[in-house]
Order: sequence, then C-alpha cells, then structure tokens
Amino acid sequence: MRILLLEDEPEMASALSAALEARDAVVDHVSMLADAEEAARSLPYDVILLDRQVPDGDGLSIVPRLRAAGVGTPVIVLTARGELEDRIGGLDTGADDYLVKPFAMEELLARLRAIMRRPGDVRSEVVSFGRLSYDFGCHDVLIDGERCELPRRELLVFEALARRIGRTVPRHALEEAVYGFADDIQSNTLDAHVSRLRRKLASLESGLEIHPVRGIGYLMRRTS
Amino acid sequence: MRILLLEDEPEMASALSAALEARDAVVDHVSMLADAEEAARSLPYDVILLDRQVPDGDGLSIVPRLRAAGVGTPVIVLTARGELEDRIGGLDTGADDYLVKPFAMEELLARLRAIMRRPGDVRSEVVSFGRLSYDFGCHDVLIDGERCELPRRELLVFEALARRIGRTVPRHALEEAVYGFADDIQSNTLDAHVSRLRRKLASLESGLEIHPVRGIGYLMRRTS
DNA sequence: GTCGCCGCAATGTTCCCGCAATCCGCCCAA
DNA sequence: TTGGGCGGATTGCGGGAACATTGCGGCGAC
Repeated sequence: MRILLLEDEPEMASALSAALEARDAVVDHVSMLADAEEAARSLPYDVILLDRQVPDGDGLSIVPRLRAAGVGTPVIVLTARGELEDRIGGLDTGADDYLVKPFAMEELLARLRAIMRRPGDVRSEVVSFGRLSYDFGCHDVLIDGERCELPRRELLVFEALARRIGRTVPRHALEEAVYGFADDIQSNTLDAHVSRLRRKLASLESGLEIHPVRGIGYLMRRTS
Repeated sequence: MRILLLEDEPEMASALSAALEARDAVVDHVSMLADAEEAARSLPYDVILLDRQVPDGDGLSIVPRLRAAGVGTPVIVLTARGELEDRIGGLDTGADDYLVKPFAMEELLARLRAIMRRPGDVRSEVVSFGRLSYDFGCHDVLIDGERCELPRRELLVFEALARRIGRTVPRHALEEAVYGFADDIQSNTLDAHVSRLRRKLASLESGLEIHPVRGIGYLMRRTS
C-alpha cells in the first residue's frame, strides 16, 4: 500500500511512518502543502493522510484541487482541530474520514483497512464532463455554468449514468434508480426517457452521449 | 438515497428517519436483526445504518454474513459502545464507518455524503489477465482500460471461460452459461460464437487465447 | 385552466443470433 | 501413403429480438 503523508511535526511523522511501514506500507512523507499536491498529482497513492496545520496553509485545501484535477485517491484527515464544524467541513471538502488527534494508531489502521476494502476512487460531489457539470448534492445540471432544467425521470436516469460514467449500467439498476423497488414498470418507458435525455444531451452539445449495450443496459461517455 | 436503518429505540429511530427523509432519503426502519438481514439481502440499499444493541443480538453480526452473501452495501455503525476496541472491532468486521452515540446529526449526514461520493455501492468483482480486465458486475471488458464491445452471446462465452481461466470448460457447461437450461440448441452455434470471440481476442492482442479440447470443450489461457 | 411530464403503445431501425454450407486438420485403417 | 471420417473453424445470410422514436391521453402542479 502506497501512502502519502502530509505532516509537519517531525515526531508525529516518524511515529506514523514507522507504524505504517511495520504494516508493509510504503510511506512518502512531505511537510508542505505544495509538495503534497505535486506528489498526489504525479503518483498513484492508495490513500492520502493529511494534517490540517502545516506551515504553508490548511492541508485540507489541496483536496478540492486534486478532485478537480481528477485525482480520486481517498483522503483521511488527521488533525487537532476536532470541533463538530471542523469535522463536517473536512468531510464535505472531500475527505473520506476525519480523525482527531490524539488518536490511537490502531484506530487509524482499522480505518485505513476499512477504506482499502472499498474499490475505486472517490468521486467529488460535483463532476465535470467537458462543458457539462453536475452537482449530485443539489441535482443541478450546468452547461457552461448555465443551469439546465431536466424533468425528474430524465434527471434520475442521468444521475445513475453519471455516477458510473464510462461503465455500463445494467437495465435493472437504472429501473431501480428511476423508480422504486415496489414500482413495477411495464412497456418501454425507461427507453423513452433515455431517448429524450439523449436528444437533449446532443442538442445542448453537452459533450456526452448515451450508448445502448445490447442485452445489458446503457452507458454514458464523453463524445469521442 | 435508500437507507436501511436497524434501531430498536423508537425515539432514536424516528429522529433519524425524520432527519434523513428531510434530505430526500427513503428510510426502511427495522428493529430486529433478522429483519435487517433479510431486507439487506433482498433490496439494494445505498447504505445501512446499524445499531449494535438490538433485542436479538449484536447488529454488527449481520455484516460478515451479508458480505459473504455478496452484499457490498456500505455500513455505518451507530452505537453507544464507543471504546477503542469496539470501534476497531466494528471497522474490522466490515463496517465502513463507526459513530459513537451521542453524535451530531450533521456529522452523520456529512459521513453519509462522504460514503455516497464513492462510485458503486456494491463491490464489483474485477479480474485482470494482463492487458485485459473484466468486470463481472457491469459486464465490461477493458483492454488497457479501454472499453471493448462484445455481443451478448460472445460475452457470455467469455464470462464462462474467464471464470475458469486455465481450466477446461466442458461443452455442456458453456451451453448452459450461454443459453438457459431449457433452451435447446442445435447445430454448431456455440462453436460459431467461440470462433468470433477467439478472433476478437487475437486481433485486440488481449493476451488471451481460446483452445479447443477435443471431445470435451474449450479452455482459455494467457498467450504463451 | 393550462402547461408539462409521465406512462404507454405503435412503428421504424439496427444489429445480433442461429443456422447451415463449406473448409480445415487430425487420426486411423487399408 | 492415401482416402475417408470426424470434430472443429469459419463465414454469409435471413429472421427476429432489442432498441429508438414519436404521438397521444391523462393527471398533477401551479
């Protein structure tokens, strides 16, 4: 496991490094924000551990920049700033977990294991695909920053496809996302919504297109 | 967002439900272990919230059973048992996060958002053979990360062979995988699919090849 | 009332599938 | 050695299944 550690207190840093390396992790330790951001951008770490108080700013500040740059590496914040609003702010800035110092090393290791059990990278609350961006939080579709209204069903289809952009979304998963479990749907209503959504994405020149995957479902990807 | 809530204290349960539903979540509330396990097995929730102390046991105990059954839904534990070893044990049992009561509702919501930023709720099974990888969940074949389209029948053949890579798959097992049990197939249709698949694997330089095993079936292995 | 979304169904379109004809390579026996 | 038989390989084609598109009636929101 490759770990990037941003921590400016030498004692804390060496203690963490030692404990992690004892668990067969490879730790890259940096003390400055800028170094951390550059390392995270250029190397594929499995997880990033961030201290908030570092000499050149708030460690948390690199998270949105990394997410915007497409770096989805999980982030765990380690900090003495443990007030409720700090924790909430940290998580909503894009961190995956938030541990308040002092913490038990065993708990950090357990939380690392929990994060490593999950496959794939984290996705930011707001995703951008070329001219189009989507905010999963407030369900807003923006094209060139302009809000674009979508009917409810089409929005649900879009959201389900956007969550797994570039990968096939099985038909039953789409039906589940658009209707509930109980809701039984007949006919080709789902296809109709997909069709209308597809046309809108095209006419808005959103840079996204929806492809059918015969016998399986649908897939959305950037226009090639 | 669909949430399964296991909580036996009525006050806590209704407070949680109300707060979550105010955020547009759909909450299924159960008070017993057995109900929670059955619901989690049969319905695809986005996240499961578990209380540990419920009348018929420890809420955590269903997590390993769900994981073993292939249910990968994220789990957040909400409990009064907040000792260090409880937290570590909870995380290592398969929980994704662990919140100790009393907690601030806002923090739970933030941790929910953090978990929902992740791409899939279900751990999809992905296998890699050199340049090629296959995702059994969404049925995507990737070569060097690039999605490669396969017709449904060929995909089913590939899937059956990939499950037993390096070992012979008998003809009847392939037929069963590609068609149902009932479906009766005549002629050499299966061979035709194998042939087309083989050609594609070769022309894509996937690093995989399909060999016939005379009188038995077929076998897929890495190119030697 | 009116506007717009939804579910549904009819119709058009595309592409896959099953089939079969033919070819190839291996093995065996005369 | 050679011809025949057998199991598999390959490929073109017609039918049909899956998907696309669009119009309509209904109902709910405002």
